[in-house]
Amino acid sequence: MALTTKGRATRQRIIEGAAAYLRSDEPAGVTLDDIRAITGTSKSQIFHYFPDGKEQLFLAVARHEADRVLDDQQPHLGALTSWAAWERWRDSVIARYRAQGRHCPLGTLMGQVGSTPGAHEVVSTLLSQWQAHVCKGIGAMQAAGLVREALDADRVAAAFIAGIQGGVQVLMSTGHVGHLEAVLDTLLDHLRG
Amino acid sequence: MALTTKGRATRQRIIEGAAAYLRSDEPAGVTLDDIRAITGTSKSQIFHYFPDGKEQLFLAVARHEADRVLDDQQPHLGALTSWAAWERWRDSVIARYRAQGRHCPLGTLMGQVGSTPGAHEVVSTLLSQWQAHVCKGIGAMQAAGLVREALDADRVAAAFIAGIQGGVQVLMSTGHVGHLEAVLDTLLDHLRG
DNA sequence: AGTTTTCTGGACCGGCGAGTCCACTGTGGT
DNA sequence: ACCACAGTGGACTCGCCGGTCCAGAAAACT
Repeated sequence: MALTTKGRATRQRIIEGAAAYLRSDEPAGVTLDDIRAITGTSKSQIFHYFPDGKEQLFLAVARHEADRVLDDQQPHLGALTSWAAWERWRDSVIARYRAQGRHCPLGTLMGQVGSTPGAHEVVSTLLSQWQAHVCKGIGAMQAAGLVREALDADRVAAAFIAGIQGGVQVLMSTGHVGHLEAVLDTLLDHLRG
Repeated sequence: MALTTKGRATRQRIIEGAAAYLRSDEPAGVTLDDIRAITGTSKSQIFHYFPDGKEQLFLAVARHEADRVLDDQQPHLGALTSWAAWERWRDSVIARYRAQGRHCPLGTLMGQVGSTPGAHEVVSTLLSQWQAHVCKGIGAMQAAGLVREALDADRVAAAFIAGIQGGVQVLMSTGHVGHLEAVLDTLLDHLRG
């Protein structure tokens, strides 16, 4: 499929419009017609740019949102080299999800695309990148003598990832950020030893 | 609605059949017709016993499954009074979710019923009961002098709940239990101080 | 037995939503 | 100017699925 300048713009407009829609207004089920209306396009355009239909489009949106997740934690996530930096990161994570509230764009997307290989790939990629950043941060703290060497950096990084995921999930179910704060603070305490 | 003995049996058969179906074979979308086929009932029976339709039925199944979640952790969860008991509990949680694999009955249900008040109530109830058990266990350990008093029991219990949720979520996305093990072990380490 | 209420089967309806099709319009190259 | 192909609009198809309806079987009650 050869895209012209105009074509690329339209394709991008569809993805970003869909993403914005999900962020603002999470409906349980998102239909192609919703996206069509929001982005001011027609059915044929959607299938023109995403020949494989719904799944392909949703995966594109999911990848777009996955990038946002990590971007929103920068620059903190990329430089976890002091306790202050960890605190700032903690705050940015909580702020991000507090703002997002009960809407979870990625969650909705995954709910719709379900358990296709593509969906797993998007999630796995996101989580492993995320974990790698945290792990690197722990390593940096150990190198600086701020965290004890005995700690298994990768294991604790995995715990952070799981904790954040769970905290966010509880936030979406109950509307409270308490669990997310609790798990982050507890794990930070553990790092401090 | 007055139910006869036969009626109660049928109603129960529908709930348990649906639950078993979800446990064994998680399809992305569960339809009333699936349940009808699985349980050997007819459309009219479903609406006879669940006049409000899909949502009411799914919530009933969800409550049924939520009970199972806590039951499956017993008797360990109810008596977290020694390190050995905590280890057994840890193992039972991991075993349960390892066996469940990528299928999450509750997750599927919640995905379908979406964000109705009833769905939130089921999840909130489950999580708060779960957390209360863990919190009580931490309290018992503190009373026995096995865990330092300075620890905020409720906060750490919240961290456990969030961690388990996240670990299970990662398990469902990637198929690996590593994150669940990591977060449980890390938090247990933290308890040990 | 007779009557009332519950239980069951299954045909039917109506809407929704993914995906198709075709005619038409732009746009970029030669 | 022309032409080939990308871009666009929107009507249409078709299957799925939640929900309705009614007629008949089976209990329960008196």
